[in-house]
Amino acid sequence: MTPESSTTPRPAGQDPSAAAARQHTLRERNLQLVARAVFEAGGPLSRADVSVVTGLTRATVSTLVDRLVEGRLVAELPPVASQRAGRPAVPLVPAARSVVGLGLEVNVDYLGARVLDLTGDVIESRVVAGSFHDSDPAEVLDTLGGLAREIVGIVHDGGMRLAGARLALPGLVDARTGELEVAPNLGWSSLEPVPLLGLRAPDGSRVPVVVANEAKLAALAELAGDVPPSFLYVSGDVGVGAGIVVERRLFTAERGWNGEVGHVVVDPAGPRCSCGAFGCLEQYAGKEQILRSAGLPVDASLDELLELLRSHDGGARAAVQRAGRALGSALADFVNLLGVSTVVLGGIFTELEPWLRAEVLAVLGERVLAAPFVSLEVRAARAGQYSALTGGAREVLREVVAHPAAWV
Amino acid sequence: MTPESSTTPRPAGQDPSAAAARQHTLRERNLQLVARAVFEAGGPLSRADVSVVTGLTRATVSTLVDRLVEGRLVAELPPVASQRAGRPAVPLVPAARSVVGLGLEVNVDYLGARVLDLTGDVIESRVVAGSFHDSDPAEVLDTLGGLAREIVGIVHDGGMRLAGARLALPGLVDARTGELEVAPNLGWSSLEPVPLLGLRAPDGSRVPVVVANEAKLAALAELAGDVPPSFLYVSGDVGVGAGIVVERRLFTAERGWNGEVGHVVVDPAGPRCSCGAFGCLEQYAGKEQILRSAGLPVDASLDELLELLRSHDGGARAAVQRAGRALGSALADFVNLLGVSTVVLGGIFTELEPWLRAEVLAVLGERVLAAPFVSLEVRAARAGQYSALTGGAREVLREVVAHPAAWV
DNA sequence: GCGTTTTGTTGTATGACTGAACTATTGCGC
DNA sequence: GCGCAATAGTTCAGTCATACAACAAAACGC
Repeated sequence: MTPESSTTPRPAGQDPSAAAARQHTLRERNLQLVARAVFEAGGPLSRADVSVVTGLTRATVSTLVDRLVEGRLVAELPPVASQRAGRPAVPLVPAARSVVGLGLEVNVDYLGARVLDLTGDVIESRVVAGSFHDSDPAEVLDTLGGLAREIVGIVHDGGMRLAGARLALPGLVDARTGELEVAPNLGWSSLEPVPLLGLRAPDGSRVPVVVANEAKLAALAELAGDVPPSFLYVSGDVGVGAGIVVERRLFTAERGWNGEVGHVVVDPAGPRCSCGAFGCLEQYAGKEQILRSAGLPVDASLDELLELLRSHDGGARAAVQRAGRALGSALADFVNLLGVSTVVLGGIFTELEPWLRAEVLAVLGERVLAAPFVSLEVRAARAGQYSALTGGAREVLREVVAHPAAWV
Repeated sequence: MTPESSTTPRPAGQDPSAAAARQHTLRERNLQLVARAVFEAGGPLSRADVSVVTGLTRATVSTLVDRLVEGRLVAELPPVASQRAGRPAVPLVPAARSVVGLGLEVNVDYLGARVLDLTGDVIESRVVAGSFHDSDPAEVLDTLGGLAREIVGIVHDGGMRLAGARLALPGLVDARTGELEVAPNLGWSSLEPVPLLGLRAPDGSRVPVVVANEAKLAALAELAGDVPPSFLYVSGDVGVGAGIVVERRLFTAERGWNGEVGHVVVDPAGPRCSCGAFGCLEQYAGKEQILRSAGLPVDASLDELLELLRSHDGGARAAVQRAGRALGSALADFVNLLGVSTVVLGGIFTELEPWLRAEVLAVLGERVLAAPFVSLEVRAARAGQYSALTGGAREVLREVVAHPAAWV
């Protein structure tokens, strides 16, 4: 109620939903609507189908679809006889090999780059194994940048247009500035990774790269399959990370510093953690701890552990059950707080799922307040290996579909 | 990719964001934009101010404002000389005593009803003390319904229009059906509270009542004051509840069964909880446990505890510090998961804040991964007593402002 | 008292959607 | 084989909400 506030109105700006709607806003929104109808459908749709799905008239849909076809976001297939009376429909599908998204990742033991097109097909994929614990960011990111330039060149020569890229990192990333605050397992801190990539399109144009946490992008990769709209994704590796997906969107508050679940209290009387506290989740469900509990060296591979589990090794099974109980305890807290009913196990938890699931579910059943009223689901991730690459590329393409006006 | 999916398109429907945009959608959206500009401003705005804030032209703003004034959502104040050259502006403010929202609440030791208008003023408020532990829902809700009818009659006679109501309950509420699954401290379970209220407007029209969790509505009440757009609200009473506010909106996933934080694991070797598990947060920071630890009877009042604290009673201080450490441990997990940097203490924690805050902050500083990069804030709630009533009424009015087209 | 400044209003133009009529292309019955 | 029914897609006038520009209103100040 200060006099100043009435004399110095500030433009909205910060809130994206607070923008004046004009005629062209209408057009953009309906373009998005039509694009989403085509992209989220299980199969080819005709213009008439799109009209029914969106509620727009066939006339409007026609002009919008024509724009999308012209911009090569949507492709027309040859008309096919429908067994019914009437003029055959022109099937509309996402355009293949037209607009593509790039997923990039630096993780502890590999680098990767992957390109997806709007149909979800993998156009190019490169993964280089290595050991990047306590590595030099400039050097590693330059290597990744080279990898990226290489496959960007290929897709460019193929006549495809690169919409942008996502760089997945195993650490705390500021979603607004793109700065990496800290990545303990890489030994990196306080740096801006994007300039170090040195990524430019072959035609010299800038490639927009957005940095994000690895577990969160992996969570988004699950959306490609049959998954509920809201779920909690928990990824196990040396550390434990999480992504919260609500209505098919990543949950983000403030700077996006969320999903850091590795240091949840499981038992304050438990073993000391590298973070200084006692009994953190990582001390039970982190990769190194599971291996150690199973009687394996900390640098053993996951396959060695799986081998023991399959051969009914008591120590290995006990180690994974211990991890499962700890994970269940942490997940119960999160399910109570968030109210999601599905938990997807990623990272090493994916392959450990057969031996983890029962323990996790048992603890959830005991500790989740809403358990009597909802069926809790715990399942393995289905996006395959290097899912952060897939998730990153998908996220780029999701934005293309959400804002098709920029491409027509 | 089944043939069926292409021959049987289903209308969108479920996703509210997936509705075809037409001309009147534009109008509704811009009406909302203008309404929000007026309602969220710190003081009176002129039509020209609104034009600057929204980005709409003065011409458009004029017609939109005229609609809002005609619908009595916005009021024009007499023009006032601005000390500057030029025609004096007509100040626009939220209309007083025009459209109102009703907040209702059943809690363990009181019933309440409160009416707010668009300016945020309390028009009517009634609170009846009582003891509703293991009470009869039909009887209690009928009493509350009577209270509500009474003050609804008053506002109706005053020429005000009731937009709707929110009923706050201390339990697990299904946000979609409005069913109360369980409210342990009332001894209620599996019931539909709204019909039992028997609430009708004096003119016979139906009053839309939405049921919600008490802590969540209390969290929304904080938005009336100076609070960051995203925060975690934790309310202490017999149980401990929470509300997650992100960008000034309540976070909700699936059925809204979230914020159940009372049974977070603080120490698996801790005391047994009524829920069957060990070392739940409630066993440290629940009202009865704090009182008991402080050497008071479990039915003692909060004032007695505050008395002891103020007189530097060692036992009471130790009890609250113990609660603070447990609360800090649980909150650290949540802050890590959610990435919010502000925690607001509600319920009995509000008045205990001076003795809790240091412990909570200390534990947060130790256990929150992002702590070095962000300033964590822990503060007492500022919405005053019976804040769920205020929050509920506010929420009704927020929807009016978000959809002003229905009122003009 | 008149120019300057700011507010608010009144036209006309533009763009995007609707609705209805129209064309295109098929299957089916006679 | 031909006409009718059915479905897909297009064309065109009508409507509506906004932008843009010119204008009217009401203050200040020298």
